[in-house]
Amino acid sequence: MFGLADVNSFYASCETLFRPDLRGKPVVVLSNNDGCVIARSAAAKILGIKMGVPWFQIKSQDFPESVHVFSSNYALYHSLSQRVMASLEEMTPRIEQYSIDEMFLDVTGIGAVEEYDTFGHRLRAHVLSTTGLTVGCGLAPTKTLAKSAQWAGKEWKQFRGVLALTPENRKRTEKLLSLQPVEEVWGVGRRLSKKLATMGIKTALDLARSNPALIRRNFSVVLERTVRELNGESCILLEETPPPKQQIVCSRSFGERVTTYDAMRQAVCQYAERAAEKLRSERQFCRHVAVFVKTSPFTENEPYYGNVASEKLLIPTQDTRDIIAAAMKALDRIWLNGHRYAKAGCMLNDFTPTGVSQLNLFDDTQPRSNSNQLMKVVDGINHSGLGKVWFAGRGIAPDWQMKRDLLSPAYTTRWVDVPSARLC
DNA sequence: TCTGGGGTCCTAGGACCC
DNA sequence: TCTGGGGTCCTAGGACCC
Repeated sequence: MFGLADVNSFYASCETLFRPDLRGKPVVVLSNNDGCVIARSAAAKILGIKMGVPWFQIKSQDFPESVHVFSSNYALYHSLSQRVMASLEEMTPRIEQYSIDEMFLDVTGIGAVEEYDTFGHRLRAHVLSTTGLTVGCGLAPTKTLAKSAQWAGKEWKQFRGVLALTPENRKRTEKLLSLQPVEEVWGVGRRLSKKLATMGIKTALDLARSNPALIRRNFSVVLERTVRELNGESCILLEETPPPKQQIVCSRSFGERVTTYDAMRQAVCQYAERAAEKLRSERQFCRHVAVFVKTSPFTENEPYYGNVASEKLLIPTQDTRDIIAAAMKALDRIWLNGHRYAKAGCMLNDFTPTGVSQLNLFDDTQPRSNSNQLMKVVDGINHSGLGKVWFAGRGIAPDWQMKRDLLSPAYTTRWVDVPSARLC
């Protein structure tokens, strides 16, 4: 049996946690650069604010109640996510963090002791009392069904956020699936649901009852697994330790359009540096560095330009200097004057766990000496909390830096921002 | 003026090998 | 008329997730 715990309106709830004055009020959180709405409190949903709308399109709208808006504060969300994880772990030791606000739990055997629904409510109460955040919980014999249960728990108020589907009560499962539109099933997106609709498959139950072989022929093995999971056959296991990453991406939209080569070099340098840092924290080396640049796809009267170039490295590296150098070489191959660039990024691929390579035993190019020590020193300073060092190519406080005008304090990760309580 | 960021997996097709 | 069979590796593109 799997459990799925999901924090309600996670980012918006984080913003109200240390602001009791905002409880029950419309709160929205914006994407990086204060671009789109990516989280809404219940009250904001009632006002009709849709997920993903660009904020500039609705910010001057006349809402019946004032809307409280925040820039994304990932330091805060990440730290609260870890608190929720720790809280869940106290009740179910085997957990998989699936995303910043969702955790899969192994609840096998709980049913022998108490009803799964009862357990779900206890879990919810525990997380609320230890973190101040409310989770929804779905319990079922497969991950896909746990997702459906969680969806239903949110959809129908009478469940109070908790719903369990057991193999013994297949009737209840089928009832739920017959009410769930197929596009709400985990793993079925817009494209697939459109194609499924042409085959007469409209609900989760329709999908569960379709022939797995036919689904595999017409779609892929991925959707076949979904069909099996909906029928209670577990195909997707709990992954307690995340598998090593296969790709690292660092990319940002610019706060202001970038039009000069120098500014773009600074931006790409910064992204390469950040990507290298992530690579080292994964204890990996990479052999492939790619850079992309693009103009805004939304502006009319301006030709769109987007391009990507990559460099293969002879020796696997995790040294920021190698990665910046490769990124700069790649950038030079795709840079075009005369565009107003909106975004750029750096991607690392083709990882190995070590830097040495048999192939290059007789090669002239040898790894940099003391690379390891230097990177250790750099990372050590940057993690110390005492200060930062960086490569000069990144520049200092450039114009194109991401906009976050509505950022809340780092309540849980910076001493001066820790909220204080006053006795009256 | 203004529209996020970071991932995974699968498939098809081409290059190349024997 | 008629042009093998079997395999690997790589890449691009498409789908999905949060």
